[in-house]
Amino acid sequence: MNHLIRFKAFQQQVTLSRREICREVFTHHKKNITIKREKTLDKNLLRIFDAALTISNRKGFKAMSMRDLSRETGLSMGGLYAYFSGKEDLLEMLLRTGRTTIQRILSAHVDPVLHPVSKLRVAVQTHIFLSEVLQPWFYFSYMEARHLAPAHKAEAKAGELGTEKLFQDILEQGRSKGLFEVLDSLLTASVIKAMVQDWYVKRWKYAKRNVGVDQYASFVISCVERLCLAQSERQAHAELYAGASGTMVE
Amino acid sequence: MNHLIRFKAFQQQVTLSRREICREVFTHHKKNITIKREKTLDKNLLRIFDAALTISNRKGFKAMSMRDLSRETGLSMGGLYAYFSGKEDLLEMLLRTGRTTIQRILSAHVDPVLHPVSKLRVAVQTHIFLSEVLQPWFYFSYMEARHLAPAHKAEAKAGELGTEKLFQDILEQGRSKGLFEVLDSLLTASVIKAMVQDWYVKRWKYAKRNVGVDQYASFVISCVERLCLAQSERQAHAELYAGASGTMVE
DNA sequence: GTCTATATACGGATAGAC
DNA sequence: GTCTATCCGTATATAGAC
Repeated sequence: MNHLIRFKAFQQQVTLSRREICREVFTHHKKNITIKREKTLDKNLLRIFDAALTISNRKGFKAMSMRDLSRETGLSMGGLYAYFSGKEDLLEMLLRTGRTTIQRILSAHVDPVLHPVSKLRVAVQTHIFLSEVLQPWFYFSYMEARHLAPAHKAEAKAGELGTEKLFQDILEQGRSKGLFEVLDSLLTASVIKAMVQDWYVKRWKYAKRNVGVDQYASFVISCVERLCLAQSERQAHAELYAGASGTMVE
Repeated sequence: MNHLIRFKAFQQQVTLSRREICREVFTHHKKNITIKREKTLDKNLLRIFDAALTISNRKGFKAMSMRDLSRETGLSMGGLYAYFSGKEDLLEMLLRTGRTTIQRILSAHVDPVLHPVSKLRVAVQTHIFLSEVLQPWFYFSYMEARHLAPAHKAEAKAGELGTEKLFQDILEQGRSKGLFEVLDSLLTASVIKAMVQDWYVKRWKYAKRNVGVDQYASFVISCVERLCLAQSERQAHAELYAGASGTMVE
């Protein structure tokens, strides 16, 4: 059984969850939010997020002024402070929201898959596809997490190590069943993560080269399998990535 | 013949080149530098670089104020402007200097090696070792290049693509000789670069885990060879990385 | 709930003394 | 060549009108 799907199909499953994002924000930041009506809150919060990510990903969060944000959202400077208590609070809000959303969707896709070989593929593919759907969030998190206050930075690092642990666990599970051959599951998980991250960090590069997300995902999967699969398994799966550099069967 | 060395030996070869760095800066930025005496220039320029990298890598270049820089260097605010015309000029200076220095040293180590298999290993190892010696420069370049003005950003991107081309050329050279088996040399070069970069971008992670630079370099080399080497070559080299997760023969 | 106007601080850059 | 003192723009945040 092959759990891999194409990006288009994946996209249709996850784009809807924006409402859920707002609920998540509210539970963690209600003390700094003075807006009462839920409908107003949701609408403007999403505008603020969109605008903040757009501007920050262009010029950096620190360089984004409240005037920029006011102009881009259509809200006044004073009005913005009804949604967060200050820039630092906004930064934390954006990073926490991104982190929890990503983890939630990732788990939802990966957890149900049981066989280590499939699970590894699904984890890699879902991570890449998700980073495509939520590209601004991923890029922002990657670039701005280091500017958090120490306490919140620790949470961000824990999240980072968490997704790495996800890969590591799959590798060890597969190794114990004789499916994988890895020297060091922790370092292997690290390089898998590095390959996966390159997609959203260096997006300009792949755009320039006309490398699409389906192609990149299947390429990384082929690399990962070449790195991890035991000899016997590699031959069994060989035909799946042998010639197909651009496509992956559904 | 094995061209790989340990990090300690590598370090002794390259730490000296700080003077050369200053000469490089001067040729590109003399129009903005009012200092005449070479000795004063060199001494203070290096102080400024050290300080700017330290502060920026902690809080970001944008967040570093001239007052911060003044305090850290011991120079006055006014005095600083004898070495560069403004913050933007300083940013450009730091990035250009890092880029050219890195390329110079990388070429010096990689170019003399002719056999593709050795060349690939040396390229990977040198890149990782160099990023260890010049860690603040690499990290700064990685994080701040996006804040350059468009014209200079193009140069930075070109540099990035240049080192990737270095890997790609080695791969194609080796492929044409039947030493490597790679589906897509460009994408393979990309993921190699991603693995190499993880060392200096996520340094905190490896420090926490007590993974040293020799260990990381040899691990990445083993991954790269597993990804690239043709079946025949892989068996020939198997003993070099089979059990040794931490060391690489000199 | 959202706006305009403003308080207050901090930023980069420079003028002019030594 | 380097320092001190200062200019002036822009930043965040808030007070109070509507």
